[in-house]
Amino acid sequence: MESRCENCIIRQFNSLRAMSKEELKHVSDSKITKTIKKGEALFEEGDKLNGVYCVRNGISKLSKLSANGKDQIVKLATKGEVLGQRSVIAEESTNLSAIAVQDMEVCFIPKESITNTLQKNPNFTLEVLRHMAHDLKEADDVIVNISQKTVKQRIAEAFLYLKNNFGEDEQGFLALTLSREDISNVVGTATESAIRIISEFKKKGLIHTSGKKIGIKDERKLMEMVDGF
Amino acid sequence: MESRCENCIIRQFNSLRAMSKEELKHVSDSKITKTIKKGEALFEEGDKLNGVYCVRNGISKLSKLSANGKDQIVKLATKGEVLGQRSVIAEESTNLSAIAVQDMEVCFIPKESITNTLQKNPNFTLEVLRHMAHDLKEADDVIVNISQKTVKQRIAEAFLYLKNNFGEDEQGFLALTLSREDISNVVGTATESAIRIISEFKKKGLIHTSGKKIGIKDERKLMEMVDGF
DNA sequence: GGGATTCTATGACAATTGTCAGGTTTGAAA
DNA sequence: TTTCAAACCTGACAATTGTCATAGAATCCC
Repeated sequence: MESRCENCIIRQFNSLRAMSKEELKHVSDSKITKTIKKGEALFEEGDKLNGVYCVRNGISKLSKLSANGKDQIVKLATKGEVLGQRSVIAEESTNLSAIAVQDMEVCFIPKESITNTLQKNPNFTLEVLRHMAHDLKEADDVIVNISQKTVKQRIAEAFLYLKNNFGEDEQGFLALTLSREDISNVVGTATESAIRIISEFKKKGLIHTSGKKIGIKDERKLMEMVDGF
Repeated sequence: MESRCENCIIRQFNSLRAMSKEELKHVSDSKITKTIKKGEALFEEGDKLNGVYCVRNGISKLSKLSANGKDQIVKLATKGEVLGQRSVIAEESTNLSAIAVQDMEVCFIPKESITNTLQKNPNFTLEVLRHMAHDLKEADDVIVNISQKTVKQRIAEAFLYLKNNFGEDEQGFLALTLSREDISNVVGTATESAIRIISEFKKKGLIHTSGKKIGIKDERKLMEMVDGF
């Protein structure tokens, strides 16, 4: 495992690549590498964050608790993504919880390294800004999807999303296995509804399952379903 | 009407306040003031924007067309807000349409002034970043609300939002009058459903109406309803 | 002022989704 | 291996929401 940020490939995928050598050195000297087990939290809604987390490996769900006690998963973050940025930048406690859905390896970077660089290196700030602009656009898309598509369409879309973003294993199952509850929290529905629709998809031959694992059998039909056919 | 940005009070409410005198002068020299009538578009989904719009007066809805032909209103922007930033920063065509729901007065600022300043003035970039961080948080909240609350709750919440953000007129009606269709597009439901619930609220004495205008009568009950009582 | 058009309203019904109440399976720990 | 809790699944039913049809009210424009 590479322990110096300067040599870390992950960096290429996020805004840290816009840092100067000295800035990176400073980050590298102050960072702490952590291992997070599946089910453990990086941070929880309402926490005051003293830094950001750079994901080296594994996947985290970012979720928010609603008034009725259900979690809504807003985003799934993987290798290369930086978590907690929004909170550090706005100097507010975080509005989301980050919980590992797979074992993770992350680097914690104290906020001083970040805020200092934000004030001095416009390239870095601009890079962060671009990432946030992208996140905002995605959030807009989620809003439209959730409000205008049926649960069935959203679940179909979620499966395609999982395939495109996290890939499949050797046997053709989605590489990221989520519990039925997590799936329902991604699409914003009751767990029973999600399960029912998964069963229906299975009967129709759109997917196949083995335990929690789900594999896509008929991608085209799923895509048609998302578009309303 | 003040025509020099340097003297414009609106600026205090947005990221332009972080610009230097010279930068502001440049913006001021290149900006174009426009009047937009209610119902007209500032820009439409898919447009490539050559600059941003600083709202001096009036209100715009930011919406996105869904596959089934319905608009989803993602945000209502008013005095002081800068529209089109996301698109200019990410150098992509815009993902939202901006349509005036009231007559508007806006300043169009060519993107060169913005991108130049973004590259040179970290304070400005940071300020823009802070605003976008705030927008992102709000978007997260919208996602949770839409997916976890009933239509009734969302409509109650929308009325409270309209009161808190745009105020009331002398007779106690919400200062921003939206059509029933716009209301349904804010909360993400069918127009008929929105109308039905508005009627119900009226019968229960939570609101009163006069034509399209809506006034809040029992704010506490509305708040309770939002929280699920 | 009259006619056309758009917006608002309501009823009837169907489809979707949530809730509750059981079962069964799975998987991890003792 | 057994055991137990958690996760998954299904049925029955109720509540919510969407759709279609229609009619009245408001508004715009000539």
